[in-house]
Amino acid sequence: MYFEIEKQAIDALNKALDQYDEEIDRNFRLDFPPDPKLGDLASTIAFALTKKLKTSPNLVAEDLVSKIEVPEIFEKVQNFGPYVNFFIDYSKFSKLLLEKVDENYGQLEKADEKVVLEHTSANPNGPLHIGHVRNSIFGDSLSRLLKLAGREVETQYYVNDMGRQIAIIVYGITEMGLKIEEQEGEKIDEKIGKLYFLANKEVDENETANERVSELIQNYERGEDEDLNAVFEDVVEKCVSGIKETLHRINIYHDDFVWEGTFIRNGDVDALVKYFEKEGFVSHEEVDYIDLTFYNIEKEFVLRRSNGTSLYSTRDLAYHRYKATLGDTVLDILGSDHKLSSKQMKVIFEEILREKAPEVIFYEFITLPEGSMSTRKGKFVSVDDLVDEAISRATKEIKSRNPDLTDEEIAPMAEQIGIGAIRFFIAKLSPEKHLTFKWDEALSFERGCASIQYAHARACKLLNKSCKDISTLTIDESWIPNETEKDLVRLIAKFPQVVEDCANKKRVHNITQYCQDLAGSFNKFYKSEQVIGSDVEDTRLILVDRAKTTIKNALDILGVPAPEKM
RNA sequence: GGGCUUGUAGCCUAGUCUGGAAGGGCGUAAGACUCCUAAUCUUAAGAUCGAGGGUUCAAAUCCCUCCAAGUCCGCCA
Repeated sequence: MYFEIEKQAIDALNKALDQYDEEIDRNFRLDFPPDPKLGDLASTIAFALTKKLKTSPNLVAEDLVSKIEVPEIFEKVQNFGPYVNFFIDYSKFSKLLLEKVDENYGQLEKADEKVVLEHTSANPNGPLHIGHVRNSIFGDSLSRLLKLAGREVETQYYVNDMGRQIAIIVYGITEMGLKIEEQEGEKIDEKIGKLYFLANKEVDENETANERVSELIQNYERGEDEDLNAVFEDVVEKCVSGIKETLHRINIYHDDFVWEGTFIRNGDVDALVKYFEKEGFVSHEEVDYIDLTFYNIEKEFVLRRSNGTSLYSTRDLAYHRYKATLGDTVLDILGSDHKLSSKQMKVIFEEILREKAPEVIFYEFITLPEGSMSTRKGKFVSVDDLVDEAISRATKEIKSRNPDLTDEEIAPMAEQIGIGAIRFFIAKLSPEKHLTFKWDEALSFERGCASIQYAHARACKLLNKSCKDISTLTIDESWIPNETEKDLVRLIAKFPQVVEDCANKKRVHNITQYCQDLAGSFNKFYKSEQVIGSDVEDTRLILVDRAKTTIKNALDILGVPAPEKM
């Protein structure tokens, strides 16, 4: 709705500007004033005009206001010092808005763009931990956001089946006689993590074990030993299945899982290296590498180990070329430790292959108060533990608030609230901030996600209680919204704008702020206005229904469930 | 040593791209359920936007210098 309104305001401003004999840059947009008392849309155009007219900005703004023909949807235009502010006529605007909001509210027009979004892609050498989950939650939320903003999105998980880590696990199985099923842990990925930890210790301390791992890598890459292939594939398959289970618990589903081995087996990696060779980009010392110092990158890009096996980075190049064939934009979510290698990839794509480089969004790490996490050292908090703890805390919380509920009634609610708390907590921070994980901060139920879910549940309860079919109700013609109603209408109206803004910036944390503002506004309305039994009951029920829909759609971007009861 | 990121009330944080009226939340203090669920709401106090300089009518935002924290600089991924 704001799109149309803003356009009308800009048109009116432009018409007023036409009356001056000055050249002004007409490519401007409007802002939201800091306080609703100052209006709904604001322009700073008076500053630009002041420069030409050589008077004070306040006088220019005043003069400008007198020249503006106020469009019908606005009540008035007024200047506050140098700012020219538009006030929406809420008795007209609210009706238009509320009639427009349906279950697809926020869905923007189809954009002609397909995004291939890779996220999570954690090594299948153990369970997902809370360091990885920032990637997953950000990636999944972004994919939901982009879809809502009209893009087509395909999400991929890149499965590292050829890495040294997996070879170490295989060493543990084939040479140390360890069995996955006999390890500690409830889930298969947890057991594999334990096995990895044990095997890794052996490899660290024992030089021949280390050499044996290198041989395993060579043999698997050659791919001729079918028994060995089966062991590798079994480990990876099992670990990925455990990881998937965890992801599903927090509402994350990938469209595709692509194994990196694919690009060895289908010859893409070989072809790529041959191409670099043919074009004269490869230097030879003990290893084959590409010298990037010309592009201001000191670190060389190694193509193959001295024993001839490929490296992650080379296989990754092949993978990214494949992804480029699937869509218009290739987008990766990566930890900031990948910054240098991403820069290398960018240069190789743009300068050597002459192809469009993938777009990358980086995030900083989550560390524990006692230091950074490590699957290798077995030092981490797993996502499964996090989810379990969140659900258990939510259960306790629900019990204390609703002592009458049975365990069967509590369980689904606890899950929705626990998972919401986790996803919201991770999503609300901008990705470039470091985060030290603390249980109490991550799983707080007051003023966090739960209060937003609570607003949704309240709305549901209210609508149920009215026993009316909302779709048959109409807005009262004489209704003039009061301040709390206006505020709620304003926030509902902002939603599509928020979606567009966040999608363009590819940032999801502003959605959490919006959810909080919207829920806050609804709670305020709920507190101060009687709905059932008021003389504008039907109108208010419609408002409640639209607020409910908007909260639900906004939470859905974050993958946070919207409970009907809590 | 070099590169990148971060620094905004006691604490966490938005805003930095695109300069224009410092926004949330926690915590603190005071208050609100005989009335659709108090996981709520109201009010208050709390910020020389890391430091210094520059550009500008205007700087948290742009430029320069410095300080602090994190991170990368593997034939790991």
